[in-house]
Amino acid sequence: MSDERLPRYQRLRDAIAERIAENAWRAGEAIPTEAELAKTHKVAVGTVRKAIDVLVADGLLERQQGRGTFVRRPSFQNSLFRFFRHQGRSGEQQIPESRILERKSQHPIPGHVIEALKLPKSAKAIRLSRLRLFGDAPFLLEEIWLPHARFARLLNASEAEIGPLLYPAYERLCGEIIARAEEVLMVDTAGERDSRLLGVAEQAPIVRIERLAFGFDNKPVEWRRSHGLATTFRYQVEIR
Amino acid sequence: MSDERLPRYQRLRDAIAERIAENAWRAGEAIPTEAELAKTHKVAVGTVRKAIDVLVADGLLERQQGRGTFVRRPSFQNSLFRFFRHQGRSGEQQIPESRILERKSQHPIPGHVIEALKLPKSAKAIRLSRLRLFGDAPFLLEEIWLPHARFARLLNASEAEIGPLLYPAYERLCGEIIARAEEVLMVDTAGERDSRLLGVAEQAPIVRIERLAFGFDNKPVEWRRSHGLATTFRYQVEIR
DNA sequence: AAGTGGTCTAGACCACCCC
DNA sequence: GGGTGGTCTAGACCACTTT
Repeated sequence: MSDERLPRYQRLRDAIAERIAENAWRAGEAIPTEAELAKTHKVAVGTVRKAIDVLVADGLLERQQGRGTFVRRPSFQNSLFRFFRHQGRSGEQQIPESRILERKSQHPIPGHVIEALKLPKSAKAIRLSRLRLFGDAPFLLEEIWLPHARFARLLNASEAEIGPLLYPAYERLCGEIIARAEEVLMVDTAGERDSRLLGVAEQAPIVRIERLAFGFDNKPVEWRRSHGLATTFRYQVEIR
Repeated sequence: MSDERLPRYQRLRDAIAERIAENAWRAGEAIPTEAELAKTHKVAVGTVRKAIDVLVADGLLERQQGRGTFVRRPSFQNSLFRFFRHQGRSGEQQIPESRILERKSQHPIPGHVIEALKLPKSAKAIRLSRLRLFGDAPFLLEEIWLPHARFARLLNASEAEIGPLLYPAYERLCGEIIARAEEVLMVDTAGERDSRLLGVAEQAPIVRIERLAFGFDNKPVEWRRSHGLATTFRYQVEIR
């Protein structure tokens, strides 16, 4: 598959990345040891280390001395989930309740979704609409789009099967793992629907978050637009 | 100087970084060859390469096959500009104008700044206040705190010397390089000062961004609070 | 004690740059 | 052709985790 003229460690890096992309080595699990990889690929251990170095830098793998090298499970608890002030000032995070308002296959699909997910124009897509609450207090209204082909089983699952977090449900029900995401944040004003469901005045400031999530194969998998209560909004990132 | 128990490549990395910091090897110039460094430091070439690998990843050095390894000339575009996350409408990032409103040494320092920068209570700090504009349109008001000891030269430099971007100025004038940052975003309402300088109504929604920036030694170096115009605000992140 | 990744060595040959 | 960094090898020993 890989170009014969490339350095061995790059070909090995591609080979490992491919195994991860096709889910042969699953997130959270250890990949073969460096010695094994060296043997099966007929290279020196130093070359294996160099290949793994690159994948660690890219965030696909994680080393643990004495234990092994693991496929990194992107922790969205940490990064995507620290939005709101409700949860304690430091580490502890409670998962908010989730109420699915709509869930159906839809066609045609809005142009910006087709574009973001790189779908053919004729494709079908699933549209989810979801409200998230702490106790009785709604704080986030989400509109989620998924390619029908890969997520069909989501339409038949019960709301209990899906649970309060979607990404684990994608993995459990559809075998799709989210590896990374890009988000854009902006401030907007509440429309009629926002006002009604989030319980704020129309024209009140809200936060709009648009997210495009990717799989390990680097293809877009989910597009999401969330409207959040501005008053309790808090977003935390690390920049490198 | 360096801890005897640390791995050799780390001690070597520190030694090289020190030569650069004290300007013994100047920006744009080549450092000694890998073979020479191996000889003078009595280590194998592989160990030298590993030390240099780290410094290249950190952005202090740059390799050029067949020519040598060079001290990186501080580059506006790549290194520090990535922290600027507020995009113009178009999506491309142009450098906004910068107008420094205040610049002085201050004591005492607010508690949250002392805490964030981990300063002793008796320490002095520099406080900068800055307005950023596109053309004549202000969009961001910043309050910046720096440890006096390491940034004293910033007080005497002319505004032209500092230029439109602070992080390159830190590097140029004070030898301090910013490696990463943590940011927290929230929505707030404009106070009197925000209203006057940003040209919005009082109580209008604004975005508040608090940033703590770290050096390569992983110690906090700068604390910054920015107030941004909510209407044109856009914040883009990649999450892994 | 056995197995894993982390450090380090000493050498080989290759690809590229410059004289 | 001589010097530079880039790739690769084969082995040694260390630090850490698990059994």
